[in-house]
Amino acid sequence: MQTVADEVGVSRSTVSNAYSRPDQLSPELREKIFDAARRLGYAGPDPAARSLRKGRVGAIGVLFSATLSYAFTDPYAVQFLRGLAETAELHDTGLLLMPLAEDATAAAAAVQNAVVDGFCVYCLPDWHSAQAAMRLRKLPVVSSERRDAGDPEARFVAIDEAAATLAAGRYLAALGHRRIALIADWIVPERETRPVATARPEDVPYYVSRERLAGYRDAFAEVGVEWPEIATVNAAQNSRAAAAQAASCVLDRAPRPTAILAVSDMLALGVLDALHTRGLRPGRDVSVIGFDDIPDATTAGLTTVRQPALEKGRQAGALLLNPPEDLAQRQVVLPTELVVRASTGPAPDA
Amino acid sequence: MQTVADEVGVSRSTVSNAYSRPDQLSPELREKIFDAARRLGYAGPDPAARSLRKGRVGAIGVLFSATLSYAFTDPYAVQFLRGLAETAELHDTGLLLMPLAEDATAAAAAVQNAVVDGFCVYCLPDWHSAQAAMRLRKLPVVSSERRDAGDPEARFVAIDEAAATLAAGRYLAALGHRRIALIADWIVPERETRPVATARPEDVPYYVSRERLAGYRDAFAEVGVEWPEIATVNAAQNSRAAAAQAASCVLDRAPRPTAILAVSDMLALGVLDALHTRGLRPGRDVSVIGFDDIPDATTAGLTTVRQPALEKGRQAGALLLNPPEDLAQRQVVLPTELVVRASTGPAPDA
DNA sequence: TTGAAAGCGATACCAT
DNA sequence: ATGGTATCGCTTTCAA
Repeated sequence: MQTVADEVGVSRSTVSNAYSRPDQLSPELREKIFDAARRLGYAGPDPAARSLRKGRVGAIGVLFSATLSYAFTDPYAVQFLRGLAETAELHDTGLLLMPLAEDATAAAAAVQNAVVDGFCVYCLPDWHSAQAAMRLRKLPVVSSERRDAGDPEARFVAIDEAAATLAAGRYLAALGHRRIALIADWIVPERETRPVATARPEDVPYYVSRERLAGYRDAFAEVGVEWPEIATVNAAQNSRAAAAQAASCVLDRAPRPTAILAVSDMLALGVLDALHTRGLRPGRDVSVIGFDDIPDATTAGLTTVRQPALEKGRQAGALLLNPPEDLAQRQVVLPTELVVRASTGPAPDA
Repeated sequence: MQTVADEVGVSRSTVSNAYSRPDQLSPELREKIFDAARRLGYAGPDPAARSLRKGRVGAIGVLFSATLSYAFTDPYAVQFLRGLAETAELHDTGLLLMPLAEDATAAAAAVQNAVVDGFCVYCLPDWHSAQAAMRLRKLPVVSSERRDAGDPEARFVAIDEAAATLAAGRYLAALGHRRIALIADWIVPERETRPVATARPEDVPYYVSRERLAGYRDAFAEVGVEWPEIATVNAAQNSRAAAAQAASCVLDRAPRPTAILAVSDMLALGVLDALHTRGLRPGRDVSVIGFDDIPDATTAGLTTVRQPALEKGRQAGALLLNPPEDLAQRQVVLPTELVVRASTGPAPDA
């Protein structure tokens, strides 16, 4: 096969330089090489070969536990990804989306074979086989959860989940709410919508739900409402429909809770749907609180905990692509804020 | 450095086989090799090296002209990607998201350096520098638009855009509508929301808008409404807000159009917003029609053209990862359907 | 400014 | 069932 180097009568190094280090050769020669390349249909250095040689791929793997469509259905996720993409673009890096199959072996294989420079873990349950597979790769990993904080090498950009719901819970407790229901996804690993009375927060396998539930537990414990008195319902997934169904489990039996607390706005909106169906008034008959502060929360008048999704994504990207020397600075905790709207109010029986 | 092969006392080929062709060696030896690997912290074959050797990367590049967040804000896009991801997963392939920068050079470079087995083009204007860069790579490309239909090698999964809006336009014409306004993004390359009176459909640089506008032009020409009589407004982007602003351009001057036709549901919803603001009744005072049939269209009672987004994505993936032998079968045109809801009705002055 | 040669880390093919 | 060897296509170092 006729190579560009042969055609021009130079060495392969020189052709390589023409593409990657223009300052290393004369402009005329460079042009001559490009000419020949065009003639021969050579498109420039092969990215795979270049990756092997340079040890850099130009892509980071984004791990999802869910299907793509769930991931992108949640505006919070979209904002996070957008921030990540912004930073990635600055570093000439693409995002390799890796929706992980249910099949643990397949998921681990996907992680093992991913052609990436690092991983961004987002919404991945602790028990997932991909977690272990990632560690093996010895690539940098950044998490959007406060994970392995004990490990000084761990990188994350997180929020203080438990503190956020502690504050939200105290606010509700102060309003007099004592009959409480919590709705979360992955309280149990099964994807079923049903009450899961026995679980303690510590038993919840999914970090985010675990922490947020713990915050609520602590808040209500302060006013004498113990954990077993609080109804907990597992949502099959982080969707409005699942949450509406979950809400049914507690709304359709007496005594009805005076407040329903969801670990995400998507879930909280579903709770509002369930109230609406029953002619119940949010903030009057039943208070509802969410988490994230997605745009629809404003429209719906949903009280919620705001977290900086976009900024989380941006900083996650930076932690991966341009990590600070100081290890401590690789563990970022961003602030949250309780945003009170119309969906919460004094407990009706207070 | 101590290699796994050395440690076990076998050749590199055998180690390779242990990972990639388990049937080629005894289970005991395989276990011994994995043991040694674990001890030495070897994570298995390096994906970059393997890609180079095998000539397969296990990823396809998804090209966007827009930012990630716009792409994922549109439910139509999300469905398409979901279908693509479904097929990709079946073939152990990831999706490399490539939001292309405005900067033409950077975009071309991104395409040149992407470590992928093929490209899926989605929502990329014809003039974009990435188009040419892709051709150079000589990788398979699938488009979600009926592109280069003359080229027998071209692969696409599309709909007949013009036929779809021709049908929709005829439906409106039959309802008596004669004063028409069209709203589309990229009627002109500039991202500005403003009337663009002079453009003929043929001049529109973005394929999708061009075709859809042409279909509407033909429909109304049939009832004697010529193109110059039809108001066309460019939307800065495919968003509700931009469309609401675009609608203002035609709603706030007399005589008001009796029908506003948008090339996407996102835009059409924005038009409904604008009507709502002015106390105008959709389907009575002003008829509105969209395109895509996203879920919100149902809720909003929006008349629209349904296209099979999920299926488009699925088949696009198949065309890339498992192409049929027969070239003709690589050019798929899926059906569309006019879905009539409450946002359209007889022209008020008819 | 240019060239020669040594890998990057794996796999395919052919022997044994 | 296992090993030897060539090779994938490039970049890098060092020498000319």
